[in-house]
Amino acid sequence: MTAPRVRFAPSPTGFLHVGGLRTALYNFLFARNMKGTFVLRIEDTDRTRLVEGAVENLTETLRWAGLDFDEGPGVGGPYGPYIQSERTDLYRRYAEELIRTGKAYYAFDTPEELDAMRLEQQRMRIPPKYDRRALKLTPAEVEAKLAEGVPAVVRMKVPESTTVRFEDRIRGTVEFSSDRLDDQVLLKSDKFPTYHLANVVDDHLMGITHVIRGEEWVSSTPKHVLLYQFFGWELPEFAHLPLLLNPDKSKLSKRQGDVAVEDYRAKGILREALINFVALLGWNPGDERELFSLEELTREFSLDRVGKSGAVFNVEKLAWMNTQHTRRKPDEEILSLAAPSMLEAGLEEVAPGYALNVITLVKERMSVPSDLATAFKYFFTDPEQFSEQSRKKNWRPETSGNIEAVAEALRDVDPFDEGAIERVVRETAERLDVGAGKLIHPLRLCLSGESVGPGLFEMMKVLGKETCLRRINRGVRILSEESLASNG
RNA sequence: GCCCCCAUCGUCUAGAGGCCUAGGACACGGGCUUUUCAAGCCUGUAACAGGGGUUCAAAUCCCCUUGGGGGCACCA
Repeated sequence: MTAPRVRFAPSPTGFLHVGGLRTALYNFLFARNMKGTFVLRIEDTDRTRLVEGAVENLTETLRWAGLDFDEGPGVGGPYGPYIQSERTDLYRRYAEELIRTGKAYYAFDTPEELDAMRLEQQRMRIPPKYDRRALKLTPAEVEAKLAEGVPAVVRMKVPESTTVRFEDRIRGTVEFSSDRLDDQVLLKSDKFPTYHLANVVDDHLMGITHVIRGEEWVSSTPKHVLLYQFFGWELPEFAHLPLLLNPDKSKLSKRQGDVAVEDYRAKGILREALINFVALLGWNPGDERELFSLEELTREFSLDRVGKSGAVFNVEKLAWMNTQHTRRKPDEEILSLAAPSMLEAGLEEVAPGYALNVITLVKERMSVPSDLATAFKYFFTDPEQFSEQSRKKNWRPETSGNIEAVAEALRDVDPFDEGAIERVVRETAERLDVGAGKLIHPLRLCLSGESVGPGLFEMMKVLGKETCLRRINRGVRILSEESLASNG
């Protein structure tokens, strides 16, 4: 068998939908796994919905996700151009061919006339379908209207009472009665093709062997099959992927959460996590593994293991996966991923070596790289606020004195490592005849402003003696004042 | 309304007639560990939509019902 050629054919709406990402991913994985070719084609035949910069945004997002395409806008290829608006005469030629061979016809109905027709059909309770009134026109009348420049569309002439059948790689044999099919418009009055024509023509011309796309296309596939037959072209294999769903099980859409890849990207979701997560929405390896790199997915992927039913896009599991992938990353990479949020948080002058020490310490409790600049900001700047809850719980009138005693003892610790720090803190507790917790919690509060965090002694080591002593001093001053104030 | 598709824990899913007392993961509950919170480890709750067949045997095959979804544009 020759190497397959597949394509991802989005229309440039301005952003990449996560459903589109999964479609692109499956196409990509299929192609890479089979040593085939992955093509990107832009379906921008609706001139009323043009979005500035959409193509750039799309390719950039795909690149971010790691889904490199072999042919497409920007990279070129032997079947270009890969943007449909640049191929319009092609579609016109094929539309004309269908007219010549009697597989399609001109129609001159105005939108108002079509609306009226549908209203009438609705009233009569019959399925909405073009009534072929244009077919009553004589060839001379058609010629005349064309010559006059009356706006015309080209409609496909669906044969009556035949069964249209196709094999779907995922769903098996799918059948439709042609009587159910409408005489679909192929060429609009602005001379641009509709999706159906452009898609079929391009898939054929570009040598696409497998059409892997969303389930929402199943019901228009018979029209496509008919077009292939009209042209006498070989049918590609179809694989219609199950839909991605909202929590309420409707087709994944905006309004019920984020659907744009860039939204998740902006939240600090790693490409690895998004890809991994979305890959498992409809596909699984057949065993119990869940964490995959793109390379591993490429090795394992098969259309045979794609399911049939829709999958809810479960943000919680995505978050878990992001935590997993974050932890698996080298510290250096986490640092560079966190860099933008560090800047945003005003942390410009951080020594990389120090930041790396922090990452090593807190990596296990990070879920996104940007946590470094938010949840763990206190490693880089003295705490701005102190947890009120912890202060109430752990700060007693005698605490100030105790903590000052610890600070005093800490002054001589050298080297300032966790073992030594712990020893000194515990000795001090014993000497003061208080439980270690009576010192540990207030210390944490002084040092980080928080009640929770990594182990105190490791944390102190990373912060360094000087910073610790400074923060303790400052903390005691602020916290005892606040306690005084709030106690009366 | 018409056409098509789908149906296992709340969610993602394993399961291709006996390995199923239905497995894993997320989430949730409990426990261990611990200076705290996470993590980790142990553990608990939780599903074959319903009804008929076929078969010695059905979550798995067939039919019906129900439920959910998708599509019915000069949008893709």
